[in-house]
Amino acid sequence: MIDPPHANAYIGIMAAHHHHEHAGASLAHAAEAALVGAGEQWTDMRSDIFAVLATFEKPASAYDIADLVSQKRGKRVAPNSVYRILDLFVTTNLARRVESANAYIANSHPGCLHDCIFLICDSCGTATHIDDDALTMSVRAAAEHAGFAQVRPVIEVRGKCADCD
Amino acid sequence: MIDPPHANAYIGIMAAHHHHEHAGASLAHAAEAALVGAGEQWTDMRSDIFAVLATFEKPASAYDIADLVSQKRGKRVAPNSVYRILDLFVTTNLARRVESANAYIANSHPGCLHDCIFLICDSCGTATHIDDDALTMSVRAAAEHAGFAQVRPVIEVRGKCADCD
DNA sequence: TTAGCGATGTAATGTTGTAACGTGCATCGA
DNA sequence: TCGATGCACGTTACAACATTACATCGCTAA
Repeated sequence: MIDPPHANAYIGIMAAHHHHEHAGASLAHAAEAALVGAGEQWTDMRSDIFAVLATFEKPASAYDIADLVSQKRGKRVAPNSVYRILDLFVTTNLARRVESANAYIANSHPGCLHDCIFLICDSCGTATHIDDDALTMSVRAAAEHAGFAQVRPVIEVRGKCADCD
Repeated sequence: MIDPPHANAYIGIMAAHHHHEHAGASLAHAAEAALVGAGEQWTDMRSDIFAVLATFEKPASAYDIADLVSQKRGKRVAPNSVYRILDLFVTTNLARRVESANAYIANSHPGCLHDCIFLICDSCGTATHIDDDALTMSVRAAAEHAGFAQVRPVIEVRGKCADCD
């Protein structure tokens, strides 16, 4: 049985945990540090793709990114290449895949490892995220209780954001 | 001939809530009742698609279903028709879409309205589900706290199931 | 009868994701 | 210096998933 630590869990959002929320150049720099720290290279291509990804407020598809990076470089970049690098970003925690949108979003605090909860607005498409470790740990616990191992929670909420409501 | 789907679905977490877990013909009848109760028709096509969907233990893609229904009817059924009916099933709670698998799964207790938590094994692909209303309500609460309305939680956990572990 | 409507069929197309294989380039030890 | 190795990235093709527009069929209410 699972004890119910999740009652009122949202009240505790971001209480115990201090983030460095990055933006712009600072975010790119943090991303570079994280990737290098993971033993990977920070190439021009990766830098461009991360930069483009980070400009989006909404989850961006690999094809969106491919188009913009192609413009930026004045040379076609195939979606394929973008996928490879996005996969790398996801495994190194520089970006997240938003499953319910088939799209990707930059992690605004790479280096911090969380199970994020994404809120995606069905009207305007913007995504925000919550980190609520009590809640995500409860989900992990429930899955492990059911015999699952190496769990990777996917917690997303579709709905209408405050602006579109 | 229909295998009992979800015969061993995990139902342990729910304490206050008693389910009727259906299987086989019983499930089909429950589905029919639910659809008719929603003011929709229970046609041969819908019946066939539901029957096929219910034979799967893993989330089934619209194309998987289209193939099997085509066989069963001896006539090609286009994916498009399958999507239409799956969408109907999802909106009437006869089936669920598994976002992280781009696939669908029959609801083994139509008529009961829940936010399901799906556990999907990355090795064998089987999906089980948990109903933990305390947990899903916490997720809803967190989203509403962030200003979201008309929320629809998507909670899925990828991992290795007990058999594949 | 016929106009309307809901369900399904048909065809085409759009979007997302992977596989297979090639090329260029940096590094490193012989 | 030379080849061997490994990695990043390019190119092509294709597989998988999803939607759009419009046609047809059968039922039923006017």
